Amino acid sequence: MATSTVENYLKEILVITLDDEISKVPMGQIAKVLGVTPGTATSMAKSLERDGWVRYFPRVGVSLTRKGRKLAMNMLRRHRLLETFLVETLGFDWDEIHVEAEELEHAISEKVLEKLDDFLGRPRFDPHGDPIPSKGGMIQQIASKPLSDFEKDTNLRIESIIDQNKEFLRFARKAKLIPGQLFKIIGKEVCADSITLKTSRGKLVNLGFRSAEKVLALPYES
Amino acid sequence: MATSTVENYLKEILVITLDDEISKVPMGQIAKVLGVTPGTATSMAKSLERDGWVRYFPRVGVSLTRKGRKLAMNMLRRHRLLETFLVETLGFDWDEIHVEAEELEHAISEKVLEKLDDFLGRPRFDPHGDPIPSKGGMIQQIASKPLSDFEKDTNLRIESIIDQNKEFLRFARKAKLIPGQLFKIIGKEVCADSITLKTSRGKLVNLGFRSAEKVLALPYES
DNA sequence: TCTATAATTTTGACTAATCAAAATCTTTTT
DNA sequence: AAAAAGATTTTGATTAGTCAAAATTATAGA
Ligand SMILES: [Mn+2]
Ligand SMILES: [Mn+2]
Ligand SMILES: [Mn+2]
Ligand SMILES: [Mn+2]
Repeated sequence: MATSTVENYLKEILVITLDDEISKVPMGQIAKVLGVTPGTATSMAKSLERDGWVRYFPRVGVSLTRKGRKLAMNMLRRHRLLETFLVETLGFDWDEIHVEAEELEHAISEKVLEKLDDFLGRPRFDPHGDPIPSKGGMIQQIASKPLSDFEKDTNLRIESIIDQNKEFLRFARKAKLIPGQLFKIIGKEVCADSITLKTSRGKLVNLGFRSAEKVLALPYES
Repeated sequence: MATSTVENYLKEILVITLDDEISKVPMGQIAKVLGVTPGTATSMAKSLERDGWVRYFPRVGVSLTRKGRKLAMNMLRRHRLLETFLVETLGFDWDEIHVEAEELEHAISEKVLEKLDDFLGRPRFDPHGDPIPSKGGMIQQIASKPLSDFEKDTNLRIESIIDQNKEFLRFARKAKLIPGQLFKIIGKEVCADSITLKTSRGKLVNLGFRSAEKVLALPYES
C-alpha cells in the first residue's frame, strides 16, 4: 500500500500534468509544490519508479504510469469530495478546506468515500469549481481558459479557481469570482499587466495577470 | 506535534488505564494491543518519556503524564465522535466503524472536529455506549460492571460493549446486546463458565465468561 | 532456595523520508 | 565558444518506527 507521502507526490504530479498539459514533470516543480528540497524530490522519484508509480527520466522529469495515474486520480477524487463535504455539510468556507482535505484524503477508506459520495448526492464539481473524478478515474475536462486569455468585451462565466491560497480565495469570494458568476471584460491592458471585469449588476474587479491566470472561465453567449 | 504512532500509543495506554483501573501499564500489554513486538513497545516507551508524554518505570510499565493524558483524552474524543458520525450520518453498522475511526482520528483537525460535534448535536455516547470525553478532557465514568459480575435473577440494562471485534459486535447486535436494552440474568453457572440472559420479550442469550466480561451493564429497578 | 517460565530489555539491522551542501549537467548570456 | 546561471543529482547524515533474536530480570513452583 502506498504511504501518504507517495499519495501526495502522485496527486501533485497529476495536477501539474493536467494544468500544464505536459507529460514529464520536472523535479524542481515537484519539489516546489511539495515543499521539499530538490534532492528529496529526486530520491523520491527513484523510489516511485522502483515501485512502478512513475517513469523517471533523469534531468528531465517524471511521468505517471497507468498504475500511478489511477492512484493519483483516486486521490484527487478523495480530495475534492472531502472539500465538498466540508463546505456542504459542515459549513466551512472555501478558503479553509484545502488544508483539511489534504490530511483527510489519506485517512478515508474507499468504503467511507462511497458512502460520503452518496450522502452528498454524487456531486460533479468541488467548491472551487474543479471536476471530481469518477470512481473509475475519469475526469471531465472542461475547455475553460484563464481569464488572462480572453479579449476585451468578452462575456464569460467563471468556471473554477485554481489557486488554493487562503488569501486569494477570500478575495475572490468577496469579488464574486466564484464558479457560475457572469462577467464581462471591460478593460485589458497587456502592457500594464491588468484586466478589469464587470458583473451584470455593475460590480467591478481589477486583476493582475498573475492572478487572472488562476481563474478559469468559459465564453458566455449573452 | 505528536505523530499518529504516538497518538495511538497514548490513546491505548489511556483506555487500558480506564478499563483496568491501573496506573502503570506493562509493556507486554501495550505491545499486544498495538500489534508490535515487546521490544518495540519498550523503545517507544523511552521516546514517549523523552518527549514528556509518559513516565517510564523499567520492568514495570508506563503511566501518562498530565500532558500525555490530555492528548490521549482528545484522541478518545476524536475516535468516538467519528464513530458516531459514521453510524449516525453515513449509516455504517457498528461493527465496521472502529477501523475507520482508527485512521480518521489522526487526520481530523480540531476545527473540523468541533463542527462535526455541532452537526451531530453534541452526542455524549458513541455507538458502542462508550462515553465521549468533553472538549476539556473530562470523561463521564459510569459505574457499569461486566455482565459476569452480576448474580442470577438480576434485572439490568446494557450500557456498553468494550470489545471492538467485528464478529463479536455482529453477534451482539443480533442478540440484542446493545446499549439501553433490558435483560434479566436467568442463569449463571460459574463452574461451566456460562451466563444466560433473557429480554422482557423472552429472547434468550448465552454467553461464556470471556465474552460476558466484554459487555458492561447497570442494575435496573424493574 | 533453586530452577523453570514468563516478561522485559538490549542489540543490531532495516526502511521511508527528509535536509544541507557539494558535484554535475544544461541552458542562457555574453 | 566560453562563462555564468540555473536545475538536478549525489553524498553523507538524521529521525521515527519497526523486527528478530539474544540477554537479562522477575515470578512462581517445586
Ligand atoms: Mn495530502
Ligand atoms: Mn478544490
Ligand atoms: Mn488510530
Ligand atoms: Mn466505540
